[in-house]
Amino acid sequence: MEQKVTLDDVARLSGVSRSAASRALNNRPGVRSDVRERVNRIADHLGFRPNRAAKNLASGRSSVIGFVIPSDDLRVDPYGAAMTHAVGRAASQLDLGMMLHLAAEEPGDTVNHILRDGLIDGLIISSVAADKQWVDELFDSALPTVLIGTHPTRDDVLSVDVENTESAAGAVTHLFEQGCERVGCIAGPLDRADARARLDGYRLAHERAGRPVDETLIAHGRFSRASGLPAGAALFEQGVDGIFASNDEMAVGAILSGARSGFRVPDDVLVVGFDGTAFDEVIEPTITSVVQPFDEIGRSAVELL
Amino acid sequence: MEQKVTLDDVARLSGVSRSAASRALNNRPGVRSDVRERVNRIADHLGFRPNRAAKNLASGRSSVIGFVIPSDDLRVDPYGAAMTHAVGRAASQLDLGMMLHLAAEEPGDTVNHILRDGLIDGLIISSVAADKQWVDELFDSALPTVLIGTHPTRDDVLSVDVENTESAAGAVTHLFEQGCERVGCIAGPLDRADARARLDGYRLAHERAGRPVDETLIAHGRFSRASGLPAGAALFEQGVDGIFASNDEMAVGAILSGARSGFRVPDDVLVVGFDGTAFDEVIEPTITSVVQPFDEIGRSAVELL
DNA sequence: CCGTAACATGGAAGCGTTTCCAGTTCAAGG
DNA sequence: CCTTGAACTGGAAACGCTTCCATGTTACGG
Repeated sequence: MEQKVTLDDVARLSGVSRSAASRALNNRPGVRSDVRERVNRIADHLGFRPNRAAKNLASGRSSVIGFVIPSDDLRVDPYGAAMTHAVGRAASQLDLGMMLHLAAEEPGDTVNHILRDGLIDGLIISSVAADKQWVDELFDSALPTVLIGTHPTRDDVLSVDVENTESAAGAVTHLFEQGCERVGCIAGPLDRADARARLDGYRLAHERAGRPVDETLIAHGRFSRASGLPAGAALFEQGVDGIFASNDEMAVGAILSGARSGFRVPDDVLVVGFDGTAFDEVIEPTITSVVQPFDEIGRSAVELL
Repeated sequence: MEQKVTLDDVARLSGVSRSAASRALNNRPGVRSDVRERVNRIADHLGFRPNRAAKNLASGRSSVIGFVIPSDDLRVDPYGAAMTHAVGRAASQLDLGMMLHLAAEEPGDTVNHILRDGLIDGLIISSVAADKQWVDELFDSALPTVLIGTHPTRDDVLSVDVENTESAAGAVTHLFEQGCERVGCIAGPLDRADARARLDGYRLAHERAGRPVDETLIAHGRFSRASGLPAGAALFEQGVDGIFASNDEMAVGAILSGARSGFRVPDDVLVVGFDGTAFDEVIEPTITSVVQPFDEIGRSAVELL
């Protein structure tokens, strides 16, 4: 009695045809309201679960979207987790399933293969070094696809993104306003558009404040917490009194590195990050952060499909 | 030419019947080898992608597994991300798809509903406060299900887990060996079996070392980084020279909190965590950590299905 | 050279839905 | 009381694949 309730059963017991039952259960017009109600009652009395596979096959739709994220982005950076979470939530609110695809480094074959097999109605690709070939292949496929982030070269793709440059500039300006004189920057990997944009923001803030950029105060990381340590150490050595990190994890890494030598945050050095993944709740200012509206981004992306 | 290649086309162009073509493509016996080869060649020359929905419907299998993780575990704790990542990877290595289900706080209806709809061959549930009702409902369903973590009450469920107590004890013992006299503990939420087990390990280590447990050195967190801050602050105030945190995030939080007042790690205080999520690469000892073999866990779980 | 078993083959029946289409019902207007 | 059309209804054809089964086919030993 658990598994084998088909639409036929429901229809028979309700004394109507399959077609009518189908219409009734899917809130489609063409059924008298008392019939509709009876069918529904019987259906969930029987514990009827429409078989997805059959539904997909017949209707051509699957109510499942795919979410692609580079393997490392999920493992190394809470940003990836937050984004995955947001998209998943958005999807389930719209009553959609979500298939998770980890994009490996290898060529597109795997990815491509997995993605196209028709189980999926649409695709969301998370911010990546989006010049990978497989990204373009996906965009050129028949699947509706939206990108979270910026595509470095194409502008014919649907995407949702945040204002990286302005936000970063704002963060750095904030440090100036707090009285920082020497503000260091931990940049992300410059093959990523968002990382570049945030570094631009750092420069922009200096320009606006009429201060020269001291290139020795720009350290480089890879958006991972670990990479924030040496970057932070380098900046502390340069004697900064403020640090703008291109993401929260590197900010954390920087502070962790400072903790080795006893730098006090925020007393000795002010640190701001980017993403808002440092803490899941409001914390006394240890790190300030530009927070990304993950939920909103996720929702927009899903709705765009 | 992109979407509409069906098995029929392949069969016709190969000059065989659908049945033969199907057998050929699925490496099933009953096809002469030259025929099999020809069919395969034609198939990928045509760019044939078998329609999953149809396949599912006809075969009753879907080659998709579900992964359930509490919403917050994914968002707040890299452990969740790491586990998701591991399971996803393991699945794709076995040529399986993975659907991600975020378990919300609300009652099982949503979850249950989503899970049962037949699109899934098996289910993996990640370590949770596993006494939730929906967990049991899932285990009692017809779906093969395995738990990552420990079920607090049942022992009739398939599960894969790590040795929490012993590992934690080892970590604390390590601190003793490094010369720590006052080792504090940041415990996780005690409604979770793993958190309890790790706290037990902390106690066990004291017992083995013949030292009394100072209950004032036990702080409580919720496995989140943010919750590690106040916990860490409390311990620093108590004057500890070693901290065992039940997971890496709280360890990070503790150090972050120490950085406010200039505590140096590891010079003033030694910190060990649990999970191995603090850094994605080897770092000079700032945090030591009991690392979980995520990949292995993921693989075992998937293979168990 | 025939009988027979082993294997290769194609036909056809599903799998559980949706959806098109023609037929039926029913109420209101003439 | 009959028309007319709107609203409902059930039959049946897809959807694209797997799989059972009854045929052909082949190759072997007798």
